[in-house]
Amino acid sequence: MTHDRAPTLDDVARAAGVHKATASRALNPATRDQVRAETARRITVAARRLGYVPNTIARGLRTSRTAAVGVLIPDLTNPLFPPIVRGIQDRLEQNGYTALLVNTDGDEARERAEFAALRSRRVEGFIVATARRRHPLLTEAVREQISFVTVNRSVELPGVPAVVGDDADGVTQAVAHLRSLGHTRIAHLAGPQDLSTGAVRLRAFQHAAPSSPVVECAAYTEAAGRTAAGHLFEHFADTTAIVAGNDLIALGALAVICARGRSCPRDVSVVGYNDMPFADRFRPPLTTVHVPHHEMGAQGAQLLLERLRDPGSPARTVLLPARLTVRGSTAPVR
Amino acid sequence: MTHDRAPTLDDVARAAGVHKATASRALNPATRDQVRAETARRITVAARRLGYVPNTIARGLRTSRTAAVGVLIPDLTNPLFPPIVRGIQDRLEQNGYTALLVNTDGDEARERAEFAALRSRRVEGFIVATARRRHPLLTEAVREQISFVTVNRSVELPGVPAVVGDDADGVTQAVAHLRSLGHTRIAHLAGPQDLSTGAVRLRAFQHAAPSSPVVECAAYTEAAGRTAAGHLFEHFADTTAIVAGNDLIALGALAVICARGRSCPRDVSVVGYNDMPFADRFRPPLTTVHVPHHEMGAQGAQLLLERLRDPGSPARTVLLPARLTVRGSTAPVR
DNA sequence: CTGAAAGCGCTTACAG
DNA sequence: CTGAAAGCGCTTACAG
Repeated sequence: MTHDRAPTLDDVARAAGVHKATASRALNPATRDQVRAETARRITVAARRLGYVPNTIARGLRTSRTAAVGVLIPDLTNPLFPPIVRGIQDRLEQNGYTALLVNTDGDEARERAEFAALRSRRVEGFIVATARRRHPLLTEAVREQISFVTVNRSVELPGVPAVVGDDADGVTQAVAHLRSLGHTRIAHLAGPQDLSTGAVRLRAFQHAAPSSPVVECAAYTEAAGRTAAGHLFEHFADTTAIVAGNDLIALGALAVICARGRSCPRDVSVVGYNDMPFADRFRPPLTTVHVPHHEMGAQGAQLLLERLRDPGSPARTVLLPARLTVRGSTAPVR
Repeated sequence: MTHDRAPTLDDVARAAGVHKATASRALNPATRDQVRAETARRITVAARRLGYVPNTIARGLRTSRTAAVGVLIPDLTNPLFPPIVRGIQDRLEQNGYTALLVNTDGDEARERAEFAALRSRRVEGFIVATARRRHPLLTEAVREQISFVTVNRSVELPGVPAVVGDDADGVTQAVAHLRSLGHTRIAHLAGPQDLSTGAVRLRAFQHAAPSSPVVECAAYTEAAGRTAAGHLFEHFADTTAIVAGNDLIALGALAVICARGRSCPRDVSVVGYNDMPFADRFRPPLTTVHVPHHEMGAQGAQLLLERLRDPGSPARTVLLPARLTVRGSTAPVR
């Protein structure tokens, strides 16, 4: 990166008139007290003067501790993930760790390739936001004793730490809210059932509103929400309220309601899920279940860090509270 | 990460009955033809059987090529940056590189610390989305011949490659659009003037609408936009159109317009800048200048990659086209 | 308290 | 075409 080779520990040692082993000890806070204070000071000064930057790569090779973890997400441009990633980064950084972030776009082959690339960079563990309920790659990872935790979604595998939102409670709150507004014809636009969030939210909906219409969306996207909402209104035209699998699906539903010449919340109320950024600025402002995404990321990082420190510790699952946030997309039934 | 030590090149070599140097050559596509085809095959099979994953760290130490670059952004949860980062990641990945992403939160000390940490991880160069017009850290980086490019914003330093939007043209389009709607009392809520985007957009505005009101915002945030819009209406209550420094500032202006009992676009038209995700779903849907952020990131990565390949190549600046996107927040003057 | 030596897992000029 | 050796920049048990 620079023309004249970056200074090494040996350069510093020579400048301070000591052996590089001593320089190493002086510069590492954990071993600094093994060297005479005056010597240590001389070394520190020399290091600063030369602009010495320790080579983390070399240290990692020697100690096999890279202070890096891999983070798998579906797609950074999905508004759900930036706050989660930020939470991960913040907590990791507090502990001197770095995140290596990759997008899988929901593509299994791509995920495998990225996973291998991250392993070749010797990350110490993984934070996985791409978990599916059945997940061959993660099954193998467990078998190979690779440290990882999942966030937002969980995998149906014992012994995997996870941080998830209390989706069952969130959906229950959403249904109760709609009921309190007088709605009785409530439908669910369910998320993909191969994801834990999709399955848990659907089950909670069925429990809260037995024998109500359900249409499954192919993905957590606006387009999928639009398709599903189309089907819903074809078969259940008298629906007055929708619990959407997430905010993007809700956006799709909103578009369909509008396209059919009806209005939200006057004719149909809609509740989203996640409280994505700027959901309060939408037209109409979206009533939705808030999930603490930054906290989710931070706790996920915390769990992994604990795992790395003590691989034998029991796998914890952290359930984060969901909170219904009432805005303009829900109103009393007419 | 696993209990039984991960297999090394030496393990593979032994399994295949060759020297590790030969195994190295066989497994590296660039040197594979230096070894007899049959031998190479045997080695490949052994590698796969053992589940060998090359140690990028060790390779990096030996070759001093880490295939990693540092990416500096203000804050990942600012909706401007995910598409830029995604563009960077995508292009980098195509070239076998990885991005190490850090947030600075606009804090200079933090930026310095992160920069040093990234250097200690021996990134080969930097993609900087945090550039200020005067930027001591970047000035030093130039002096130390560190490879870097800026994206979105530029630094007033010669020889630094940059990818920026055509902000002057974007603002010119915005003003022309408002003029065509009959507006004559047009104001600018300018971005921070220590950033190139803030300065360029302001200059273009002053050129397009000489002696029109301008209020500078302290930051590219909704809160700053609210404050600035408050000042604007205090002094220029008859303003009928606003060109906002960016979409977040526009959102602040919208809130103030509403709070003053007036309505957008009926009483005041507002044009944003950036076309942030979901700007079309806002109330009202935001007329704004679209900037190709994914492309911006991709080109930034491309520029850096070229720089790394040929450090002597001249510093290019790429100007990406801006395109006014008319939606619901602008209307004919009453 | 400090030094000398070994070694982390690779790659690559140098021999043969 | 393959092997033996050196070395990338560190850390750390082992001596002294």
